[in-house]
Order: sequence, then C-alpha cells, then structure tokens
Amino acid sequence: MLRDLEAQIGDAVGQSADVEDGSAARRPRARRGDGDRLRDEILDAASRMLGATGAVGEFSLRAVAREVGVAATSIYLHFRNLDELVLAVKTRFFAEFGEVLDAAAQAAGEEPLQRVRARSHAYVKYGMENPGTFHTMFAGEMATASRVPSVTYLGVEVFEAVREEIAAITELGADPAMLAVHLWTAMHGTVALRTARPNFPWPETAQEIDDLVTRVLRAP
Amino acid sequence: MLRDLEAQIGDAVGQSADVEDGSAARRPRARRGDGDRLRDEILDAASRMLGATGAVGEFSLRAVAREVGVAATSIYLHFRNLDELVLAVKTRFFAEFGEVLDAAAQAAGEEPLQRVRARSHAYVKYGMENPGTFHTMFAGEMATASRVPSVTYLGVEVFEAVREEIAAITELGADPAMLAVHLWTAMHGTVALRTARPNFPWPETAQEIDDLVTRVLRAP
DNA sequence: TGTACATCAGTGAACGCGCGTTCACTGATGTAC
DNA sequence: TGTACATCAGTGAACGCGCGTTCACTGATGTAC
Repeated sequence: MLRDLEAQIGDAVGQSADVEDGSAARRPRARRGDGDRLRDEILDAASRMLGATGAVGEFSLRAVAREVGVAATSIYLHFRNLDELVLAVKTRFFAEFGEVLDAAAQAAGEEPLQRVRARSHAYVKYGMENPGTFHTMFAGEMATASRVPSVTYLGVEVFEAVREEIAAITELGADPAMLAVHLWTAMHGTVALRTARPNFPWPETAQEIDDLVTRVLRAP
Repeated sequence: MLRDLEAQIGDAVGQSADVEDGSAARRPRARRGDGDRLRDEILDAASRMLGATGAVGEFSLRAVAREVGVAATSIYLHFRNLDELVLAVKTRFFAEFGEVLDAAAQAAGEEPLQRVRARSHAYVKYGMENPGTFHTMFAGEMATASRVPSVTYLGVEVFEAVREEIAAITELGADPAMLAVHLWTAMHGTVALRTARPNFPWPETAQEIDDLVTRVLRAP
C-alpha cells in the first residue's frame, strides 16, 4: 500500500521514485495474454545493440535486459539462451537487408543489368551505413562466438536474387552463377575492407562499384 | 632443498612432480640478461592462439599466460596491456603474410600479369588456410575490441606491391590504383565470404580467382 | 679470492567486475463456479 | 454478482567463473670492491 502510494507519486512527477541509476526505467508489465510483447522488445533492443556496435564488448544477455528495463532472467521467458536470441536478430537483419536490396532493384526498372547495378550499389551502401548490422550478419561463428549452426544458409536469398537477374542478361557468355558469386564477392569485399580500414585512401565508392560491375559482367 | 629434490625426481620421471592440472608445465626462468626470451614466448603463444581461433572466446591475457606456463602478471613485464600484445601479433601476421605473397610473386617469374595472378592465388590460399590469422589481421577494431588505432595502415604493403605490378602491365587503359583496389577487394571478399559461409556451394577456388583476375584486368 | 649488494626475472594473493544460468518466489488478472 | 483459484508475466538473490590489473614480495645471479 505504501509502495502503491509511492508509485503514484513517482508517476505523477514523471519518474519512478527509487530508480536513479541511469538505466532504462523499469518497464510496465504486459497485460494478461499480451506476454509476447516482451519478446518483441527484447528483439528490438538486441537488434539496436548489435546493429550499433557489431557485438563486440557491450553485448551480453544482461546488457540486453538492462536496455529493455527488465530482470536478466526475463529473457529466458522468450529465448532459450543467448545464442537463440542472436540467431533471431541475424534472421531479422537478413530479412531487412533482402528487402532493401529488392527495393533498390525494383526502383531501377525492368532492365536486368540496371537492376543488378542498383542491387550492387545498395549492398555496399547498406553495409557502409550499418557496419554493426553487416558484421553481425556475416562475421558469423568466428566473431560472435555463437555456435548456432543454422546460420549457414542465412543470406542465400541475397545470392539467388542477383543470380536470377544476371541470368536474365543476354550474351554474357559465362555461367550466371559464377558471375553472381563474383559480384557478391566484390561487393562484400568492398564493404569488409572499407570498414576494416576506414582511413585508407579508397576511390570514390559509386565509381568503384560501377567499374567493378562493368568489368565483371562485360562479355569478352 | 626438498623442493630441489622433488624437482630432480620430477625431471627424471619426465614430468614435474606437483603439476597435474593439464596446463603447460611451469617454464624455467630465463638467465640473467636473457629476459627478452619471455617476450618472444608470449608473442609465440599469442600468435598461435589468435591464429587458431581468430580470437573469439578463448583468447585472454590470462589464457596466454597459462599457455606459456607463467603467472598472468608476467605479461606486464613485456607488454603494457592486452591491446599492445594483440597489436604486436597483428604486426607479425602482416609481415608473414606479406612475405608469403612476395614469395609467390617471386616464384611466378618476371611477367607482371603472372605475378599479380600468383599473388592473388596466394592471398586467397593463405586466408583460407589461416582463417584465424586472417580474421585477426582484418577484423580489426570491430571484432577484437582492441582500440589500438595504429592498425589503420597495417597491410598497406600488400596493396602497394600489387599496385606496382599492375602498373607494370602495359595497355590496361585504366588507373592501376583502381585496379589494385578491385583485386584486393575481390580476393578479400572471396576469403571473407567463404570462411563466413563454408557450406555454400562455391565454385572451384582456383578457377574463380583466375576468372576474376582476368575480368578485372582485361582491357576494354 | 671472497662477499655484499643491486638488479633481473619473475610470483602469488587480492581487488572488483560482469557474465550466463538456476531456483524459488510474487503479485496482478482473468475465469469457472 | 461474488469469490476462489489457476495462470500469466515476470522478479531477485545466489552460484561459480574468468577476467584485467594492482601490489608487495622473492630468490637467483652477476658485479663492484
């Protein structure tokens, strides 16, 4: 009862009475049947954190719980362990990444070469603007220490989409799958190297991508 | 005295008497003026560990000390902190990497295109065979949590060497620096993607590299 | 040739911290009767 | 319309662990006299 009163006063003042530690305020508990809301909030917080830093030092189960404003144990209500949470984040990242690339291709019209070109630019743009996200998606087992095996095929749609568009370009005189791997490799390498060596005097990005795409795809 | 006796017995039997915990046996202390020997041993152990795993879970100052068979505090006799040790390892890795690439170019003869080709194959081969080393060299600040800034230009020789060889190829009709970046990017991406997605149906490596080099370097 | 002493090459206990995970619990809320 | 009760949505203390770093120390060995 005393606690209720304190809480009301706290709410009236716009803050809870005894929280002064700088972390997110204790979040209100969900309504009955609405329990999955916390799952979303955890996923949101984890995505935000992994997207920002690429997971290095600050990411941990406890850190996610702090960010959400919830007890560390509450994570276990929705994810079996940390690896499962990270896998969920990766899956979400890849879905978003795929949508961004598809939207870029869509905006480029019907001509398959232009679509591939747009896709390539979007790939690098996304990677450069979201290095944490990119790192989380691709650094995989090596960097995340996440031993979830199912990551193996995450991101295959990215490849499939570009392979199909390349196959639609006539007179290439080469295996579209090979060319798709070339392009994927080149775009991925561009992002990886540039984020790893930000101070190197790289050529202007758009020009490099255009030149790479042209060289990889032109007929002999 | 009793300890000396025990040690002698231990040596005679081929193991030290009271060490049974599975870690490396306590190493003998260096002779007077020979103190830098420990520095080398620490560097060796750290290189071995980072080269094997790419640093993820198992690497730590204390783990290095255990591997060497020395008290954790002894590391501080030779390195100011963990970051400095990691930087020393990276520097060593890049020196070795550069030598491997140079040797490959050397073995390919005088023809610059063949040298570039050999360099490219060696780049990918080294990366695929030493994923931990590769990751340590390039994942940099993002994955290692090492905030040493001087890493920025580590590996520039790798670029410089290939740029010069490309410049020596006549009738390219393009900026050699741009082409060198293309190749570096492509080889780097090949290693990065293949180690990140080992189960993807990649084309045969040598063939892909040859095709990539040809496409990137051929005149219009 | 002997010996006091400075130096070198380390050691070991302790610190405070954050981590993943377990366990038993709490208290609000919807529902069956 | 009232109320007992099951369920839901969490909490909080505790565990054992390994970490980076500090501090005061130890004991062998070379060297100056």
